[in-house]
Amino acid sequence: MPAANDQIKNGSGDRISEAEHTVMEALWERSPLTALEICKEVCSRRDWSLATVKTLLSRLVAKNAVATEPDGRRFLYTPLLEKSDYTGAESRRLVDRLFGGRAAPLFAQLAEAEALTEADLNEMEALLKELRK
Amino acid sequence: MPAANDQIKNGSGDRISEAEHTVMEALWERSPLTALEICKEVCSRRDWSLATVKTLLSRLVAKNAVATEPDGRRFLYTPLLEKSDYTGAESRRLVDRLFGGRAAPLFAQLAEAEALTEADLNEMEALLKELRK
DNA sequence: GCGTTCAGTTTACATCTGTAGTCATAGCAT
DNA sequence: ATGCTATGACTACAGATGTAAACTGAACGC
Repeated sequence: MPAANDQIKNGSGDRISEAEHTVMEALWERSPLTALEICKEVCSRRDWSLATVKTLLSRLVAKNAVATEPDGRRFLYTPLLEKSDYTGAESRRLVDRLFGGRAAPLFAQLAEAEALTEADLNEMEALLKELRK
Repeated sequence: MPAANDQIKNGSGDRISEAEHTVMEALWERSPLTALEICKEVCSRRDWSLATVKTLLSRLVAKNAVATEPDGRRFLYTPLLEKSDYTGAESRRLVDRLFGGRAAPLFAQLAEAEALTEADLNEMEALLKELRK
């Protein structure tokens, strides 16, 4: 195989931490945004200062998870990492780590913890039917 | 309410880290075990030294996740935190954090990532039927 | 009894994370 | 032109985590 693909998978090198994920959520919701705008979205909810958001943004840029585009003196931030890629990878990690890669036990677990709503059941039923087509 | 219950929930105070979880797995598999026995189980798989296992065990004891019982000069370790409690809490955390507490999108995600085996589908179908009884 | 050895305890240390303050600088207003 | 101000970059720092070596005390062999 060519050596070219020891590039880290899917464009994002490192893992996104929990705090960083909060920032990503804001950007997935709407983008591009400035640091201040992001702060407006998340600072109160998480009780953060603007400085914190700035730090998290730098780290996300370093991790190649968001792109910057200059806009006058400031930056506009856009997500590079896609939400579904992130949630997919995280979900998978959990299933692998806790349930040996099997999804059914996870489902059982959530059922036991009463974490499944009626709506969940309906949607999952539909999904199952769909997958079985 | 009496002040007695500001004891941290469910007996386990702090979170269990990923490395610590590996040790817990060994103990959930079979217990009680000595540190050396645990190392036999996990050291090669994770490329750890015995010292590392010892450290993780101390931390788990500090976190009240495992109990020690003296056995001559050494200790026998037994899990205090139950596996289902751990997997339940972790699963829930993920669902809350990534999918706003809804389980259905998680399964959609796993389906999309082709992380659902035929067996998973069967089991989940059965479970759904059961929950719907 | 006395040293060797084994096993838990202490200490170590680099990295990651959460959280934020300080610095420098480029525009903007006057 | 010049100082104010907004904004990214750099610095800080405590706590968690991963990983492990050094220390210490007790049990076991002889």
